[in-house]
Order: sequence, then structure tokens, then C-alpha cells
Amino acid sequence: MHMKTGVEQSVYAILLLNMLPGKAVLSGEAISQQLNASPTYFQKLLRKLVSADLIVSVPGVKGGFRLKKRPEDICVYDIYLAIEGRQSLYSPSGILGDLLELEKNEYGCLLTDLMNEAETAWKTVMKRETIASLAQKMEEQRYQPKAAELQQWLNEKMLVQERSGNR
Amino acid sequence: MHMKTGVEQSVYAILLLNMLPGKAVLSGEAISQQLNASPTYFQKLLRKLVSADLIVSVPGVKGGFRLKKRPEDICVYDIYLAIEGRQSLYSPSGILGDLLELEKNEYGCLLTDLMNEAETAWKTVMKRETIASLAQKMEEQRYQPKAAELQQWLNEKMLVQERSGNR
DNA sequence: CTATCAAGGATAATTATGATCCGCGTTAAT
DNA sequence: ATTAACGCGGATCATAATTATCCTTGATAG
Repeated sequence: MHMKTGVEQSVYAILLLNMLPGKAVLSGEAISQQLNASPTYFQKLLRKLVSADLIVSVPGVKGGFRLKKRPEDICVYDIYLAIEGRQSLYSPSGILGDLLELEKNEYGCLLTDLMNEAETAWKTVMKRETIASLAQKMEEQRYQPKAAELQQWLNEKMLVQERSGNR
Repeated sequence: MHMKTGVEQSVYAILLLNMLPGKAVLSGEAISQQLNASPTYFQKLLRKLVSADLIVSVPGVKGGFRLKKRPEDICVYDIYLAIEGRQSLYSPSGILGDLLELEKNEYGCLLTDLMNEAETAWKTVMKRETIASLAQKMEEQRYQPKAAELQQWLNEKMLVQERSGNR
């Protein structure tokens, strides 16, 4: 039982996108490269984030991805949900039914309520932190030395449509 | 990301053992049969419960398994821990380090604290419910009709050492 | 002694997850 | 218009986690 690594990767991808100025976008390949992850698979992850309305994609030559919401309106849970989906951590397997030969769905499972509560508690914590607060933490921590370098990289890799003001 | 089915199965196995009188035991095969699960695999699960000191095993001819603790001293979390192990739901993959070229373990990951909190919240809920409280719920719910039948089955399958007072 | 039970290692089958490939539609630049 | 860069999405493969089986050993009641 382990959370998909895609969740963490997605968080960082979104943090990257959050550093983009204005209407600029970043290509899927550039992102996966910076995070050194598999480019093709990362594209799939990004797709899920698009479906979840967290980011938008623009096709075509200077295309890429950009945030759809403000950073304070994206929480870690949103990203978790986008990647992991709605299925819950626990789902009863109907053993109790076998055990006591209940009518179908008469009650289901002794653990369901408890597990749902547990999962809700887990999700609640993940709703507290947002991309905005994470970005702030990133700045606060003495990550400064390389931050400028990262910003430089962004300037090189980002793509801007309409007007050619980059690079 | 899904909890192992073994956790649920183990809970029910322990609920069964909880219905045993005195020093009686139930064989691994009988248990797995009642829960209709794979016998050989179930043996492995039971082994983990033994290692976690939740149940005891007795080898030999009339051997089997029996609770080691009182039902009110076994909580769902104990069983979860026995089966799933100590590894946490989330572990950072070091992406941030790549991103900012940090010294090793200088901070690790922006998400670690949050995720640990979330996991703690999840576990806390699982600590609330015990085998005793689950057993009570089982009785309360209108499961009565088949309960007697189950008890009958137990009487047939349970094994008692020293003195032959069963069957 | 023997039949029955758990212990535990090795290994196979199944499923979930991560990753790749390729053809398609869209769009900026030439 | 043509071309090259990009996201889209389906099919497929690879790797890892989980579930299940097999078989040998050791313990013990009868």
C-alpha cells in the first residue's frame, strides 16, 4: 500500500508551472526533464491534471501547460484526487456476507464506516496545504542559491504565444 | 493505492477466534474455509498476526490459533500494522533534491511533514475501534439468524487440547 | 509411530503501476 | 500551403507489488 509517485511528481510539476509569468506555458517534455521523470508517462499525468481542471494545455507549436487556477485555490488533495482517482483506500470484499449469509448489501461490512472516517481524516489534512503555501515554504527554506538558476532555466524553456518576447 | 485485502480478512479471522471459548483453537484451514480465502496464503497472514503478538499458534495435532490478547486490547490499527507493516503511505522520492540540487537530506521534501500528519490522522481513527467493539456491533446488527449457525460451526471445528471435551 | 497441524522458504500467477510507441489533430512559423 | 513542434489518446510492454501454491521441516496428541 503506497501512494503513487505520480502524486508527488504532479505537485512539483504544478509548483514549476506556478513560477511561470503571465500566459507563458511549459512543455511536457521540459517539465519531465527538469523533474527527471519519464517524459511519455509524465504526459499522462499532466493529462489527468488537465481533466481535473487544475491546469490547461495549449496544443500546437508553442504549446504546453499552464495553471488553470490560482495557486491558493489548488490544494494537495486536489492533486491527489486527480492522480489517484476517487476509489477509496478500502473497499469491503463481502467476507462478512459470506460469514453470516446476509442478504446482499444488507449491511456490507463492519469496517466500512470506520475506514471511511479514517480516509476522510487523511484527506482533510491534505486539503490544508495549497500550492501557494508550498511555494512559500520553498522560498523560506534556504533553497535560494539554486532558485535563481531554476528561474533562469524557466526563462529559457518557457514558451509564450502571440508576440515573441522570450529567449 | 489500495489497502491489502489481507487486513480485512485478518480482522474477520480475529473476530472468529474471539468467539472461541476457553483455550480452544481453530486451525488455519478451518478459518480460511469459513472466510473462503486461499488456505495457503491465509496461513501466511496468520503468521504475521502471530509475529505481531495478536494471536498465538499451537503446533501439533490438535493445534491451531487462539487470541493472545483480550479483544478490547486489539484495535483495528494493530491488525493493519501487522499486515501492512510500518512503511508509510508516502515516501519522498527526492525530486526536490534534483530540482534544487540540495545537499543530501538537507530537507528532503516539502510534502513529508504534511503527509506524515495525514497518515497519523488516518491511523488515529483506526486505533479507536477494537475487536471488542466490532464484536459488539456484529451482535447488535440483526445478524442473529445466522449467528447461531456460525457458533455451531465453531463448535464442530474448534480443537481443544488436554481433555477431550469437544465435539 | 503416525497423522495432523504450524513454520517457512522457494516459486509461480495475478494485478497494479510505471513506461513506451505510434498515429492523430492543432497551431506557429516559414 | 507546408512543415515542425506540441498535446491527445489508444495499444502495448515492463516492472513491481500482491496474492497464491508447493513442498519440506518440526512439533505433538493419540
